[in-house]
Amino acid sequence: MTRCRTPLHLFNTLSRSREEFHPIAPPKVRLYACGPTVYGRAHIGNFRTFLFVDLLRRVLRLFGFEPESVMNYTDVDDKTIAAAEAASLPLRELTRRYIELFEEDLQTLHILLPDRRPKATDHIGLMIALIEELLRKGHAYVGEDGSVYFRIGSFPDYGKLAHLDRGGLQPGARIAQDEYLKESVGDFALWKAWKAEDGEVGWASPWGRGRPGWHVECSAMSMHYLGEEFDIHCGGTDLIFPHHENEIAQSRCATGKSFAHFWLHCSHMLVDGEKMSKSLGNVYSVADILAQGYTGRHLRFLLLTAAHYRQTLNFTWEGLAAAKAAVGRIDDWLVRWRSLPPERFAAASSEGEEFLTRFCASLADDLNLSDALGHFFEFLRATNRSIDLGAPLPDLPEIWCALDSVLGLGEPDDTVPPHLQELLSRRAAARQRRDWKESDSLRAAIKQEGWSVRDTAQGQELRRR
RNA sequence: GGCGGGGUAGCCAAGUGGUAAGGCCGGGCUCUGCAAAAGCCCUAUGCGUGGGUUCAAUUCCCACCCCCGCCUCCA
Repeated sequence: MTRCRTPLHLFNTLSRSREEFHPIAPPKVRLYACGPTVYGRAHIGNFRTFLFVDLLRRVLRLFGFEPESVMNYTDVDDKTIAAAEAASLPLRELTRRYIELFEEDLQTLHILLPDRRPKATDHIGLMIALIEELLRKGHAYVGEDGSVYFRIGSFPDYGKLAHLDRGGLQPGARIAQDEYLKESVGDFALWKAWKAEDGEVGWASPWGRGRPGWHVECSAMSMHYLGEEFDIHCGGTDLIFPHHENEIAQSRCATGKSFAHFWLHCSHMLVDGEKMSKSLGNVYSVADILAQGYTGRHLRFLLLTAAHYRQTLNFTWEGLAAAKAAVGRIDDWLVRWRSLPPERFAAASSEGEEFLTRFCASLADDLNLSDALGHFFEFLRATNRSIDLGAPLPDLPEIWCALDSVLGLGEPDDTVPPHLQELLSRRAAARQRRDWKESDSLRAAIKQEGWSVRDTAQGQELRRR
Protein backbone atom coordinates (compact mmCIF):
# COMPACT_ATOMS: atom_id res chain seq x y z
CA MET A 1 0.00 0.00 0.00
CA THR A 2 1.63 3.20 -1.13
CA ARG A 3 0.15 6.02 0.83
CA CYS A 4 3.13 8.26 1.28
CA ARG A 5 4.73 10.07 -1.63
CA THR A 6 7.00 12.41 0.29
CA PRO A 7 10.73 11.76 0.11
CA LEU A 8 11.84 9.61 3.02
CA HIS A 9 14.72 10.88 5.12
CA LEU A 10 16.74 8.61 7.36
CA PHE A 11 19.57 9.33 9.76
CA ASN A 12 22.65 7.57 8.48
CA THR A 13 25.25 6.76 11.10
CA LEU A 14 27.92 6.88 8.40
CA SER A 15 27.39 10.60 7.81
CA ARG A 16 25.83 11.34 11.18
CA SER A 17 23.09 13.22 9.40
CA ARG A 18 19.67 12.85 7.87
CA GLU A 19 19.85 11.85 4.24
CA GLU A 20 17.20 11.45 1.61
CA PHE A 21 16.76 7.75 1.15
CA HIS A 22 17.18 6.27 -2.32
CA PRO A 23 17.61 2.54 -2.70
CA ILE A 24 20.03 1.05 -5.20
CA ALA A 25 17.30 -0.59 -7.28
CA PRO A 26 13.93 0.93 -6.45
CA PRO A 27 11.38 -0.08 -5.46
CA LYS A 28 13.38 -2.92 -3.89
CA VAL A 29 15.05 -2.16 -0.60
CA ARG A 30 17.52 -4.71 0.61
CA LEU A 31 17.81 -4.60 4.35
CA TYR A 32 19.89 -6.50 6.84
CA ALA A 33 19.39 -6.50 10.59
CA CYS A 34 21.70 -8.04 13.13
CA GLY A 35 19.65 -10.61 14.97
CA PRO A 36 19.88 -12.16 18.40
CA THR A 37 22.45 -14.50 19.84
CA VAL A 38 20.23 -17.41 20.75
CA TYR A 39 21.65 -18.58 24.06
CA GLY A 40 18.77 -17.50 26.30
CA ARG A 41 15.47 -15.72 26.32
CA ALA A 42 15.63 -12.32 24.66
CA HIS A 43 14.69 -9.33 26.85
CA ILE A 44 12.56 -6.31 26.09
CA GLY A 45 15.64 -4.24 25.34
CA ASN A 46 16.45 -6.60 22.48
CA PHE A 47 12.91 -6.26 21.27
CA ARG A 48 13.07 -2.52 21.24
CA THR A 49 15.63 -2.83 18.47
CA PHE A 50 13.67 -5.46 16.57
CA LEU A 51 10.58 -3.33 16.90
CA PHE A 52 12.53 -0.46 15.38
CA VAL A 53 13.52 -2.65 12.43
CA ASP A 54 9.88 -3.67 12.11
CA LEU A 55 8.81 -0.01 12.07
CA LEU A 56 11.37 0.73 9.40
CA ARG A 57 10.14 -2.10 7.20
CA ARG A 58 6.53 -1.04 7.63
CA VAL A 59 7.31 2.58 6.85
CA LEU A 60 9.28 1.58 3.77
CA ARG A 61 6.23 -0.29 2.52
CA LEU A 62 3.94 2.64 3.21
CA PHE A 63 6.29 4.78 1.14
CA GLY A 64 5.99 2.42 -1.79
CA PHE A 65 9.19 0.46 -1.36
CA GLU A 66 9.48 -3.30 -1.38
CA PRO A 67 11.77 -4.26 1.44
CA GLU A 68 13.49 -7.60 1.37
CA SER A 69 14.79 -8.23 4.84
CA VAL A 70 17.30 -10.60 6.29
CA MET A 71 18.01 -11.11 9.97
CA ASN A 72 20.58 -13.57 11.19
CA TYR A 73 20.63 -15.85 14.18
CA THR A 74 23.98 -16.04 15.89
CA ASP A 75 23.87 -19.67 16.92
CA VAL A 76 27.51 -20.26 17.65
CA ASP A 77 29.72 -18.20 19.96
CA ASP A 78 31.11 -18.40 23.49
CA LYS A 79 27.73 -17.88 25.13
CA THR A 80 25.77 -20.39 23.08
CA ILE A 81 28.47 -22.99 23.57
CA ALA A 82 28.55 -22.35 27.31
CA ALA A 83 24.74 -22.47 27.56
CA ALA A 84 24.55 -25.75 25.65
CA GLU A 85 27.20 -27.22 27.91
CA ALA A 86 25.33 -26.03 31.02
CA ALA A 87 22.07 -27.51 29.75
CA SER A 88 23.75 -30.73 28.59
CA LEU A 89 22.25 -30.26 25.16
CA PRO A 90 23.78 -30.33 21.73
CA LEU A 91 24.43 -26.76 20.57
CA ARG A 92 21.98 -27.16 17.73
CA GLU A 93 19.20 -28.27 20.05
CA LEU A 94 19.75 -25.44 22.51
CA THR A 95 19.71 -22.77 19.83
CA ARG A 96 16.68 -24.31 18.16
CA ARG A 97 14.71 -23.92 21.38
CA TYR A 98 15.65 -20.29 21.83
CA ILE A 99 14.96 -19.46 18.23
CA GLU A 100 11.49 -20.90 18.73
CA LEU A 101 10.89 -18.78 21.83
CA PHE A 102 12.24 -15.72 20.06
CA GLU A 103 9.89 -16.15 17.14
CA GLU A 104 6.97 -16.61 19.52
CA ASP A 105 7.85 -13.30 21.10
CA LEU A 106 8.08 -11.66 17.68
CA GLN A 107 4.57 -12.84 17.02
CA THR A 108 3.32 -11.55 20.37
CA LEU A 109 4.72 -8.14 19.50
CA HIS A 110 3.31 -8.19 15.96
CA ILE A 111 6.78 -7.96 14.52
CA LEU A 112 6.75 -9.06 10.90
CA LEU A 113 8.97 -12.07 10.43
CA PRO A 114 12.03 -11.10 8.34
CA ASP A 115 11.91 -12.67 4.89
CA ARG A 116 15.05 -14.67 5.60
CA ARG A 117 16.44 -15.75 8.95
CA PRO A 118 19.73 -17.49 8.25
CA LYS A 119 21.68 -19.23 10.98
CA ALA A 120 25.40 -18.76 11.21
CA THR A 121 26.05 -22.49 11.48
CA ASP A 122 24.36 -23.09 8.13
CA HIS A 123 26.80 -20.78 6.35
CA ILE A 124 30.23 -21.78 7.59
CA GLY A 125 31.39 -22.46 4.05
CA LEU A 126 30.57 -18.93 2.97
CA MET A 127 32.52 -17.54 5.87
CA ILE A 128 35.54 -19.67 5.12
CA ALA A 129 35.46 -18.46 1.53
CA LEU A 130 35.30 -14.85 2.68
CA ILE A 131 38.23 -15.37 5.03
CA GLU A 132 40.26 -17.00 2.27
CA GLU A 133 39.63 -13.98 0.07
CA LEU A 134 40.81 -11.65 2.82
CA LEU A 135 43.94 -13.74 3.29
CA ARG A 136 44.59 -13.72 -0.43
CA LYS A 137 44.37 -9.94 -0.50
CA GLY A 138 46.61 -9.48 2.50
CA HIS A 139 43.94 -8.17 4.83
CA ALA A 140 44.21 -11.13 7.16
CA TYR A 141 46.84 -13.43 8.64
CA VAL A 142 46.96 -16.76 10.37
CA GLY A 143 48.09 -16.77 13.99
CA GLU A 144 50.32 -19.44 15.53
CA ASP A 145 47.35 -21.28 16.98
CA GLY A 146 45.46 -21.52 13.69
CA SER A 147 43.18 -18.57 14.36
CA VAL A 148 42.82 -16.06 11.56
CA TYR A 149 42.81 -12.33 12.26
CA PHE A 150 41.79 -9.30 10.30
CA ARG A 151 44.57 -6.74 9.95
CA ILE A 152 42.92 -3.37 10.61
CA GLY A 153 46.08 -1.58 9.52
CA SER A 154 45.33 -2.72 5.99
CA PHE A 155 42.07 -0.77 5.84
CA PRO A 156 42.61 3.01 5.98
CA ASP A 157 38.92 3.72 6.60
CA TYR A 158 38.86 1.64 9.76
CA GLY A 159 37.07 3.62 12.49
CA LYS A 160 35.07 5.88 10.16
CA LEU A 161 31.67 4.55 11.20
CA ALA A 162 32.28 4.77 14.92
CA HIS A 163 34.40 7.92 14.61
CA LEU A 164 37.15 6.18 16.46
CA ASP A 165 40.77 6.90 15.91
CA ARG A 166 42.76 3.73 15.30
CA GLY A 167 45.59 5.16 17.35
CA GLY A 168 43.17 5.52 20.22
CA LEU A 169 42.49 1.82 20.42
CA GLN A 170 44.47 0.89 23.47
CA PRO A 171 44.69 -2.48 25.11
CA GLY A 172 41.91 -2.67 27.68
CA ALA A 173 41.18 -4.83 30.67
CA ARG A 174 38.99 -7.11 28.63
CA ILE A 175 41.72 -8.24 26.28
CA ALA A 176 42.08 -11.96 26.68
CA GLN A 177 45.49 -13.41 27.39
CA ASP A 178 45.78 -15.19 24.06
CA GLU A 179 45.61 -11.90 22.26
CA TYR A 180 49.38 -11.69 22.05
CA LEU A 181 48.97 -13.78 18.94
CA LYS A 182 47.74 -10.71 17.09
CA GLU A 183 49.90 -8.19 15.30
CA SER A 184 47.90 -5.29 16.68
CA VAL A 185 45.40 -4.97 19.52
CA GLY A 186 42.67 -3.75 17.18
CA ASP A 187 42.89 -6.82 14.99
CA PHE A 188 39.95 -9.13 15.44
CA ALA A 189 39.33 -12.82 14.91
CA LEU A 190 37.80 -14.00 11.64
CA TRP A 191 38.32 -17.63 12.55
CA LYS A 192 38.84 -19.00 16.04
CA ALA A 193 40.95 -22.10 16.44
CA TRP A 194 39.30 -24.92 18.37
CA LYS A 195 39.80 -24.92 22.14
CA ALA A 196 38.92 -27.55 24.73
CA GLU A 197 35.93 -25.50 25.95
CA ASP A 198 34.40 -25.77 22.50
CA GLY A 199 33.81 -29.50 23.01
CA GLU A 200 31.94 -30.98 20.08
CA VAL A 201 31.59 -27.64 18.37
CA GLY A 202 33.91 -27.05 15.46
CA TRP A 203 34.27 -27.12 11.71
CA ALA A 204 37.12 -28.16 9.48
CA SER A 205 38.86 -25.32 7.68
CA PRO A 206 42.09 -24.71 5.76
CA TRP A 207 43.53 -23.51 9.11
CA GLY A 208 42.38 -26.46 11.09
CA ARG A 209 39.34 -27.16 13.23
CA GLY A 210 37.62 -24.11 14.64
CA ARG A 211 34.66 -21.78 14.38
CA PRO A 212 33.96 -18.41 12.82
CA GLY A 213 34.45 -15.13 14.63
CA TRP A 214 31.30 -13.16 15.32
CA HIS A 215 31.62 -10.36 12.81
CA VAL A 216 32.30 -12.48 9.79
CA GLU A 217 28.90 -14.18 9.86
CA CYS A 218 27.04 -10.97 9.18
CA SER A 219 29.33 -9.99 6.34
CA ALA A 220 29.06 -13.39 4.73
CA MET A 221 25.31 -13.81 5.09
CA SER A 222 24.28 -10.24 4.29
CA MET A 223 26.30 -10.23 1.07
CA HIS A 224 25.18 -13.71 0.17
CA TYR A 225 21.49 -12.88 0.41
CA LEU A 226 21.48 -9.21 -0.48
CA GLY A 227 24.52 -8.66 -2.65
CA GLU A 228 27.90 -7.05 -2.09
CA GLU A 229 26.19 -3.67 -1.98
CA PHE A 230 22.81 -3.29 -0.40
CA ASP A 231 20.64 -0.53 1.01
CA ILE A 232 20.27 -0.64 4.75
CA HIS A 233 22.04 -2.33 7.61
CA CYS A 234 20.67 -1.86 11.10
CA GLY A 235 20.98 -2.90 14.70
CA GLY A 236 21.40 -1.55 18.21
CA THR A 237 23.79 1.36 18.88
CA ASP A 238 26.11 -0.89 20.79
CA LEU A 239 26.89 -2.68 17.57
CA ILE A 240 28.40 0.39 15.90
CA PHE A 241 31.68 -0.52 17.46
CA PRO A 242 33.19 -2.93 17.02
CA HIS A 243 30.69 -5.16 15.24
CA HIS A 244 29.60 -2.97 12.36
CA GLU A 245 32.96 -1.30 12.03
CA ASN A 246 34.47 -4.75 11.59
CA GLU A 247 31.79 -5.85 9.17
CA ILE A 248 32.55 -2.85 7.00
CA ALA A 249 36.26 -3.55 7.10
CA GLN A 250 35.88 -7.22 6.16
CA SER A 251 33.31 -6.71 3.50
CA ARG A 252 34.90 -3.78 1.72
CA CYS A 253 38.31 -5.34 1.79
CA ALA A 254 36.99 -8.62 0.42
CA THR A 255 34.91 -7.16 -2.40
CA GLY A 256 36.16 -3.65 -3.05
CA LYS A 257 32.51 -2.59 -2.98
CA SER A 258 30.92 -0.12 -0.59
CA PHE A 259 28.81 -2.68 1.33
CA ALA A 260 25.72 -1.18 3.04
CA HIS A 261 24.77 2.36 2.04
CA PHE A 262 22.68 3.31 5.05
CA TRP A 263 23.48 2.36 8.62
CA LEU A 264 20.65 2.83 11.10
CA HIS A 265 21.02 2.32 14.82
CA CYS A 266 18.47 2.08 17.56
CA SER A 267 19.34 3.46 20.97
CA HIS A 268 19.26 1.39 24.09
CA MET A 269 16.76 1.11 26.89
CA LEU A 270 16.94 1.75 30.58
CA VAL A 271 14.64 0.25 33.16
CA ASP A 272 13.61 2.66 35.93
CA GLY A 273 16.47 4.89 34.89
CA GLU A 274 19.07 2.20 35.21
CA LYS A 275 20.86 -0.02 32.80
CA MET A 276 19.31 -3.45 32.60
CA SER A 277 21.35 -5.99 34.43
CA LYS A 278 20.80 -9.36 35.98
CA SER A 279 22.09 -8.14 39.33
CA LEU A 280 19.43 -5.42 39.48
CA GLY A 281 16.76 -7.93 38.51
CA ASN A 282 15.36 -5.56 35.92
CA VAL A 283 15.89 -7.66 32.83
CA TYR A 284 12.38 -8.41 31.64
CA SER A 285 11.30 -10.85 28.97
CA VAL A 286 8.11 -10.55 26.96
CA ALA A 287 6.70 -13.32 29.13
CA ASP A 288 7.36 -11.24 32.26
CA ILE A 289 5.31 -8.42 30.77
CA LEU A 290 2.43 -10.68 29.84
CA ALA A 291 2.45 -12.15 33.35
CA GLN A 292 1.61 -8.68 34.69
CA GLY A 293 -1.59 -8.54 32.70
CA TYR A 294 -0.31 -6.59 29.74
CA THR A 295 -0.49 -7.74 26.16
CA GLY A 296 2.01 -7.69 23.32
CA ARG A 297 0.07 -4.78 21.82
CA HIS A 298 0.64 -2.71 24.97
CA LEU A 299 4.33 -3.45 25.02
CA ARG A 300 4.62 -2.84 21.30
CA PHE A 301 2.95 0.53 21.63
CA LEU A 302 5.16 1.55 24.53
CA LEU A 303 8.44 0.47 22.96
CA LEU A 304 7.54 2.04 19.66
CA THR A 305 6.14 5.35 20.84
CA ALA A 306 7.59 6.21 24.22
CA ALA A 307 10.67 7.71 22.59
CA HIS A 308 12.14 8.27 19.14
CA TYR A 309 14.26 5.33 18.07
CA ARG A 310 17.52 7.24 18.37
CA GLN A 311 16.67 8.32 21.89
CA THR A 312 17.25 6.36 25.06
CA LEU A 313 13.95 4.89 26.22
CA ASN A 314 13.31 4.51 29.92
CA PHE A 315 11.02 1.58 30.58
CA THR A 316 8.79 1.90 33.64
CA TRP A 317 5.66 0.04 34.68
CA GLU A 318 3.96 3.39 34.96
CA GLY A 319 4.81 4.05 31.34
CA LEU A 320 3.45 0.66 30.35
CA ALA A 321 0.19 1.44 32.15
CA ALA A 322 -0.01 4.71 30.19
CA ALA A 323 0.58 2.81 26.95
CA LYS A 324 -2.18 0.38 27.86
CA ALA A 325 -4.58 3.26 28.48
CA ALA A 326 -3.69 4.85 25.14
CA VAL A 327 -4.17 1.57 23.28
CA GLY A 328 -7.51 1.15 25.04
CA ARG A 329 -8.59 4.54 23.79
CA ILE A 330 -7.62 3.63 20.24
CA ASP A 331 -9.52 0.36 20.59
CA ASP A 332 -12.64 2.14 21.81
CA TRP A 333 -12.46 4.44 18.81
CA LEU A 334 -11.95 1.47 16.50
CA VAL A 335 -14.87 -0.49 17.87
CA ARG A 336 -17.02 2.62 17.81
CA TRP A 337 -16.68 3.54 14.14
CA ARG A 338 -16.72 -0.07 13.02
CA SER A 339 -20.24 -0.43 14.33
CA LEU A 340 -21.36 2.37 12.00
CA PRO A 341 -23.15 1.72 8.70
CA PRO A 342 -20.94 2.08 5.58
CA GLU A 343 -22.81 5.11 4.30
CA ARG A 344 -21.44 7.13 7.19
CA PHE A 345 -18.01 7.14 5.57
CA ALA A 346 -17.82 9.86 2.96
CA ALA A 347 -15.93 8.86 -0.15
CA ALA A 348 -14.12 12.17 -0.50
CA SER A 349 -12.83 13.78 2.64
CA SER A 350 -10.14 16.41 2.84
CA GLU A 351 -9.94 15.73 6.57
CA GLY A 352 -8.75 12.20 6.00
CA GLU A 353 -6.30 13.13 3.28
CA GLU A 354 -4.87 15.97 5.33
CA PHE A 355 -4.32 13.67 8.23
CA LEU A 356 -2.51 11.08 6.13
CA THR A 357 -0.36 13.76 4.56
CA ARG A 358 0.74 14.96 7.98
CA PHE A 359 1.21 11.43 9.21
CA CYS A 360 3.47 10.63 6.26
CA ALA A 361 5.42 13.86 6.60
CA SER A 362 6.24 13.01 10.20
CA LEU A 363 7.35 9.49 9.36
CA ALA A 364 9.38 10.80 6.45
CA ASP A 365 11.42 12.78 8.95
CA ASP A 366 13.54 9.92 10.19
CA LEU A 367 10.56 7.92 11.44
CA ASN A 368 9.24 10.58 13.80
CA LEU A 369 6.46 8.43 15.16
CA SER A 370 5.82 10.68 18.17
CA ASP A 371 4.94 13.53 15.87
CA ALA A 372 2.91 11.24 13.60
CA LEU A 373 1.01 9.96 16.60
CA GLY A 374 0.23 13.50 17.69
CA HIS A 375 -1.54 13.95 14.36
CA PHE A 376 -3.32 10.66 14.79
CA PHE A 377 -4.76 11.50 18.19
CA GLU A 378 -5.97 14.84 16.87
CA PHE A 379 -7.60 12.99 14.02
CA LEU A 380 -9.09 10.49 16.42
CA ARG A 381 -10.68 13.24 18.48
CA ALA A 382 -12.02 14.98 15.38
CA THR A 383 -13.66 11.83 14.07
CA ASN A 384 -15.14 11.00 17.47
CA ARG A 385 -16.65 14.46 17.45
CA SER A 386 -18.13 13.82 14.02
CA ILE A 387 -19.63 10.59 15.24
CA ASP A 388 -21.20 12.42 18.19
CA LEU A 389 -22.67 14.98 15.82
CA GLY A 390 -23.77 12.48 13.21
CA ALA A 391 -21.59 14.26 10.67
CA PRO A 392 -20.00 12.55 7.65
CA LEU A 393 -16.75 10.75 8.33
CA PRO A 394 -13.62 10.20 6.28
CA ASP A 395 -13.02 6.75 4.84
CA LEU A 396 -11.99 5.37 8.19
CA PRO A 397 -11.61 1.74 7.12
CA GLU A 398 -9.07 2.70 4.51
CA ILE A 399 -7.27 5.25 6.64
CA TRP A 400 -7.00 2.82 9.51
CA CYS A 401 -5.56 0.27 7.13
CA ALA A 402 -2.75 2.64 6.19
CA LEU A 403 -2.25 3.78 9.75
CA ASP A 404 -2.15 0.33 11.25
CA SER A 405 0.17 -0.93 8.56
CA VAL A 406 2.70 1.12 10.54
CA LEU A 407 1.40 0.89 14.09
CA GLY A 408 0.80 -2.83 13.82
CA LEU A 409 -1.75 -2.91 16.63
CA GLY A 410 -4.27 -5.05 14.83
CA GLU A 411 -7.51 -5.98 16.54
CA PRO A 412 -8.32 -5.69 20.23
CA ASP A 413 -8.71 -9.08 21.84
CA ASP A 414 -12.34 -8.82 22.89
CA THR A 415 -13.69 -12.30 22.39
CA VAL A 416 -16.21 -12.68 25.19
CA PRO A 417 -15.81 -15.86 27.25
CA PRO A 418 -19.02 -17.97 27.59
CA HIS A 419 -19.43 -17.52 31.34
CA LEU A 420 -19.43 -13.74 30.86
CA GLN A 421 -21.98 -14.09 28.11
CA GLU A 422 -24.21 -15.65 30.71
CA LEU A 423 -23.79 -12.75 33.16
CA LEU A 424 -24.43 -10.40 30.30
CA SER A 425 -27.80 -11.91 29.38
CA ARG A 426 -28.88 -11.94 33.02
CA ARG A 427 -27.99 -8.29 33.17
CA ALA A 428 -29.94 -7.56 30.03
CA ALA A 429 -32.98 -9.17 31.61
CA ALA A 430 -32.53 -7.17 34.82
CA ARG A 431 -32.31 -3.99 32.80
CA GLN A 432 -35.49 -4.89 31.02
CA ARG A 433 -37.22 -4.97 34.41
CA ARG A 434 -35.42 -1.72 35.34
CA ASP A 435 -33.89 -3.62 38.21
CA TRP A 436 -30.88 -1.28 38.57
CA LYS A 437 -29.63 -2.91 41.72
CA GLU A 438 -29.27 -6.30 40.03
CA SER A 439 -27.90 -4.65 36.90
CA ASP A 440 -25.20 -2.83 38.87
CA SER A 441 -24.17 -5.86 40.85
CA LEU A 442 -23.80 -7.86 37.65
CA ARG A 443 -21.70 -5.06 36.24
CA ALA A 444 -19.48 -5.28 39.31
CA ALA A 445 -19.17 -9.03 38.82
CA ILE A 446 -18.15 -8.54 35.22
CA LYS A 447 -15.62 -5.92 36.26
CA GLN A 448 -14.16 -8.48 38.67
CA GLU A 449 -13.35 -10.60 35.63
CA GLY A 450 -11.35 -7.79 34.08
CA TRP A 451 -14.01 -6.53 31.70
CA SER A 452 -16.06 -3.40 31.56
CA VAL A 453 -19.61 -3.25 30.30
CA ARG A 454 -21.19 -0.19 28.83
CA ASP A 455 -24.79 0.46 27.92
CA THR A 456 -25.44 1.84 24.48
CA ALA A 457 -28.51 2.36 22.35
CA GLN A 458 -27.70 -0.97 20.71
CA GLY A 459 -27.46 -2.76 24.04
CA GLN A 460 -24.55 -3.84 26.20
CA GLU A 461 -20.97 -3.71 25.03
CA LEU A 462 -18.07 -5.53 26.62
CA ARG A 463 -14.48 -4.39 26.61
CA ARG A 464 -11.48 -6.08 28.14
CA ARG A 465 -9.70 -3.86 30.66
C1' G B 1 40.85 11.15 28.42
C1' G B 2 38.32 10.47 23.26
C1' C B 3 33.54 10.21 20.76
C1' G B 4 28.28 10.67 21.23
C1' G B 5 23.16 11.40 23.38
C1' G B 6 20.20 14.10 26.79
C1' G B 7 18.01 17.82 30.62
C1' U B 8 10.46 20.79 27.90
C1' A B 9 4.13 20.43 32.78
C1' G B 10 2.87 15.04 38.13
C1' C B 11 4.80 11.11 34.33
C1' C B 12 6.16 10.14 28.90
C1' A B 13 7.23 13.15 24.80
C1' A B 14 7.36 16.27 19.80
C1' G B 15 8.94 20.78 18.28
C1' U B 16 10.19 25.79 16.33
C1' G B 17 13.97 32.55 15.72
C1' G B 18 7.96 35.06 16.63
C1' U B 19 5.63 33.54 21.53
C1' A B 20 4.97 25.80 23.88
C1' A B 21 1.97 19.10 19.39
C1' G B 22 0.27 14.74 21.38
C1' G B 23 -0.35 10.73 25.10
C1' C B 24 -1.10 9.18 30.37
C1' C B 25 -2.77 10.96 35.10
C1' G B 26 -5.92 14.79 37.64
C1' G B 27 -10.19 18.46 37.97
C1' G B 28 -14.98 20.59 36.01
C1' C B 29 -19.18 20.20 32.64
C1' U B 30 -22.59 17.71 28.88
C1' C B 31 -24.63 12.90 28.11
C1' U B 32 -26.36 8.52 31.31
C1' G B 33 -31.19 5.36 35.98
C1' C B 34 -26.06 5.29 37.77
C1' A B 35 -21.85 4.28 35.08
C1' A B 36 -18.72 3.55 30.91
C1' A B 37 -17.44 5.62 26.31
C1' A B 38 -17.46 10.19 23.73
C1' G B 39 -17.28 15.53 23.45
C1' C B 40 -16.16 20.40 25.58
C1' C B 41 -13.18 23.19 29.15
C1' C B 42 -9.00 23.54 32.68
C1' U B 43 -3.82 21.78 34.02
C1' A B 44 4.30 24.75 31.76
C1' U B 45 4.21 33.47 31.16
C1' G B 46 7.51 28.28 30.75
C1' C B 47 11.38 24.68 27.90
C1' G B 48 18.79 22.60 33.44
C1' U B 49 21.65 27.49 35.20
C1' G B 50 24.04 32.22 34.04
C1' G B 51 25.38 35.50 30.28
C1' G B 52 25.28 37.22 25.01
C1' U B 53 23.30 38.12 19.81
C1' U B 54 18.34 39.84 18.07
C1' C B 55 12.71 43.97 17.36
C1' A B 56 11.96 38.84 19.22
C1' A B 57 15.28 32.67 21.92
C1' U B 58 12.90 27.21 24.63
C1' U B 59 14.87 27.32 19.60
C1' C B 60 21.47 30.74 17.64
C1' C B 61 26.39 31.74 20.41
C1' C B 62 29.50 31.33 25.01
C1' A B 63 30.25 29.47 29.88
C1' C B 64 28.68 26.38 33.73
C1' C B 65 25.83 22.32 36.40
C1' C B 66 23.65 17.56 36.19
C1' C B 67 22.27 12.57 33.81
C1' C B 68 23.42 8.62 30.33
C1' G B 69 25.87 5.61 26.46
C1' C B 70 30.18 3.74 23.56
C1' C B 71 35.70 3.29 23.45
C1' U B 72 37.04 -5.11 21.37
C1' C B 73 32.56 -9.60 20.80
C1' C B 74 26.18 -6.17 25.08
C1' A B 75 20.03 -4.99 20.87
